[in-house]
Amino acid sequence: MPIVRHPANLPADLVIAVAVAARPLVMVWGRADAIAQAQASPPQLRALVVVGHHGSLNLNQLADELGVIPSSASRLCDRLVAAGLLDRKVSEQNRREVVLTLRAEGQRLLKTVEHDRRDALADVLHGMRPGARKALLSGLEAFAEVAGQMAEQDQWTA
Amino acid sequence: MPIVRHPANLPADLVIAVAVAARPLVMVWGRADAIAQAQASPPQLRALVVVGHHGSLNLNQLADELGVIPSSASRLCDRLVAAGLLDRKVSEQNRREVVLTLRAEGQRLLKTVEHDRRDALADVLHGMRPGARKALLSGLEAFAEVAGQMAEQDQWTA
DNA sequence: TATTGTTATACTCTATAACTATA
DNA sequence: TATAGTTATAGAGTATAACAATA
Repeated sequence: MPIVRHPANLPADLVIAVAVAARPLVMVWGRADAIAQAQASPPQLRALVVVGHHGSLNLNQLADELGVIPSSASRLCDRLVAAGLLDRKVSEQNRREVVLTLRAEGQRLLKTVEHDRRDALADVLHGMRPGARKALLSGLEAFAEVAGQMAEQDQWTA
Repeated sequence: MPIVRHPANLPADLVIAVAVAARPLVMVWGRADAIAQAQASPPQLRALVVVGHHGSLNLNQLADELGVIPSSASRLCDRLVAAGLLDRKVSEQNRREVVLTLRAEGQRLLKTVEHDRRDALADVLHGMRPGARKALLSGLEAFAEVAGQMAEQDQWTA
């Protein structure tokens, strides 16, 4: 069940308006992933993002972050290794663990996705008035700050 | 290759800032889908959204909108019908076609997702200052308008 | 003959359960 | 014995190719 953090109600209209207005942004955001799908499936791409973010991690950590069980993550890694995107080695410290890192090709793919995403966003931003761009950026930043605070809180409570 | 619509360059910093700031919004947006995953897989949910949006369509139309081939869409429908979420009947007008419509259960699921999405957004919006909320909304609406115009253009050019 | 769907087959993603190897 | 991964098996999602039914 969701925790209600702010008892005071917002006008439902505002929430609905934001939900409606946010959809195109979310769609544009997803375009880069659609393009990258030619090189790696969505689950594979998510795994690469997680590994890239950590630099190096073991299989259970990866499975945790992906929200899948280790078995599924192991199979996913099989294919990423076979595709030359991921490196999987036995850990020196603990020979039960594996060390997962990105290969150069995997890093390159992530860069491409990020670049494509910015291109897709820039394509729309170009067509906006400077004032609207400013409003969007400041609004998104405020949203991000609150969402970040809430995520932190959840770490303590969870 | 992406079409460059606005030769004049934006400051790269602005695009990067938007890309960074937009991520939490995209993540919050996706929460509702993660919850709904217990009732229907992501592809199934996407299919339900398309059918719900059209009210009624045939298999090729569904496949087109999902970006999959008819064969895949047919199998997807098999499972949605089996799950009691979708109705598939032979068309009266053209007995080659099928008519896909949502069952009550499918409609209910879509409502739930939409509601959960608004809840997740409202949760963050509550924590924002009124001015920031206004900026976010107006910025998103401006973005949506430009994105919409570009999508229209693409229909003519494609 | 062209259009609309479905079926056969194969590969990816995922979970459950059973297993191996290391600590 | 507990922990870290892998493998066997099975169902979902997808594409390619072959097929059936209708127009």
